[in-house]
Amino acid sequence: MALRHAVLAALLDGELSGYQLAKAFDVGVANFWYAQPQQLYAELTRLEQQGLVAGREVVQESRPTKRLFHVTDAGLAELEAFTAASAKPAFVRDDLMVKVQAADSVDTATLIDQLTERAEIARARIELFEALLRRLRGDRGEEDFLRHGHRIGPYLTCLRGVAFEQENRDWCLRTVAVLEERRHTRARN
Amino acid sequence: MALRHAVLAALLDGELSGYQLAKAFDVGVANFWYAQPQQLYAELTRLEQQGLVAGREVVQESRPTKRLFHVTDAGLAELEAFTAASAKPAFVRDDLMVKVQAADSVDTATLIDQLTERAEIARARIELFEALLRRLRGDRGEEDFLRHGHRIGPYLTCLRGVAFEQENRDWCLRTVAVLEERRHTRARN
DNA sequence: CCATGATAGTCATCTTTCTGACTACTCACA
DNA sequence: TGTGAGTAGTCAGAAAGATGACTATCATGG
Repeated sequence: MALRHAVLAALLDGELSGYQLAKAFDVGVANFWYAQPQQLYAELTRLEQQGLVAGREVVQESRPTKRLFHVTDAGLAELEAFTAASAKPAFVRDDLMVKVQAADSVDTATLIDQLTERAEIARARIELFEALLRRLRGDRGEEDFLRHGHRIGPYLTCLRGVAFEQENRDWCLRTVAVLEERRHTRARN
Repeated sequence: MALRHAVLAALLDGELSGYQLAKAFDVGVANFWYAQPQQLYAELTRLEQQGLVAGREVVQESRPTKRLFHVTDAGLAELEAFTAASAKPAFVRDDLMVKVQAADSVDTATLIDQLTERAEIARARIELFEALLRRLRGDRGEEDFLRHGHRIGPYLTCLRGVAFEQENRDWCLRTVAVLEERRHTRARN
C-alpha cells in the first residue's frame, strides 16, 4: 500500500483534481511512481473515505465539474508515520534489462532498436525534468533555492529523475555500441 | 507476466534449482528484477507445465534432493518473442523517494537517517556488483571481454546495476547534505 | 544432545496493480 | 454537422505480485 502515500505526497503541492493528479503522475511524480488514472481515482476515493484527504466540488462553466482534493491533518500524520517506517530498498523492474540479460540468446537487431528507442525516450524525459527544475527554482540558482526555497521535496526527487535518466541513456547507448561492434566482428569471421 | 521472462533469462546462465535461482535473484538479477523465493518456485512450476523449462531431479547425499531447470527450445522462442514485443518504459518505485517528495512536511531527522542507511546499502551493492563483474570477465579487461567474451548479457545488466547504485548513493548523500544545511540554517533563525 | 543455519521446497491466500470498456460535456475545425 | 481532442470521472474484473506458515534433511558448534 504505497500508491496511497505517493498520492498524498503529490497532493502536498496543492489542491488537485483526479485528472490533474493523473497529469502530475505523468511528469514529476513519474520519477518515483507510476500509475494509471483509474488507479488514482480509486485511491482518492479510498483516501477520502479514510479521512486522509478531503475534496470539494468545483463547478466550472464550459467544463465538467471537478473535485479538488487536499491532504487533511490525518493525512499528514499518515505520511509522517509512513516516513518513520522502514522503507524496503528500491527496486527497478525493467523489461528491457531482462532482454539485455538474454542478449546472447536473442536477436541483436531487435535489441539494438529497442535500446535506441529507449535512449531517445530518456533524452526526452531529461529535457522534461530539466524544464520542471527550472520552473520549480524560478530565477534562483540551484544552490540558493535548495538552501532557502520552500517545497524542495519535488525538486530533490526531480534531480534524481534527471540523474536516473541520464544514466539510463548513457547505458543504452553504450550497450548499443557494444552489441554493434560484436555484430560486425562476428560478421567478419 | 514478466517475472516469467526474468526467470527464463536468469536460467540462460545454466541449470539452476529453485533455491539457486532465488540466490541469483538476490544478486545479479536484483539489478532488474526482484522476487521472493516462493514466487520463483511457483513460476518454475508454471514454466515447466508450459514446456518452457525442463527440470531433472538430482539426488544428493548429505543434502535434500533438488530439481535443476534449464530453458527449452520453446523457452528460447518465448524469450525471442518477448524481446521482439515492445517494452514499456522502466519505472522506479521507491518508498524513499515518496518520503523525500514530502520532505517539506515530514520529520527531517528520520529522513536523514533513512537516506544515510540507503546510501550505505547502495555502497554495499556497488561492491557486490563490482565483484560480480570481475568474476564474469575473469582475467580479461572490460573492453576485451565485451568485444570477444561470450555471455555478455549478465555483464551489461550488471554494469547498469553499478551505475544505478552509484547514482543512488550520490543522490542520497547530496540530499542529506541539503537537508542538514537547511536544518542548521533554520536553527539559527 | 540440542539449537542454529543452510539447503530445498510447498501451499494457500491476500493485496496490489493493471486493463478495458464505459459516460458526459465542451471546444475547435473543417 | 459531425469528428476529434481535451477535460473529468466511473466500474468491474483480471493479472501479477507479496506474505505467512509450513515440512524436511544435514552439518556445525557448543
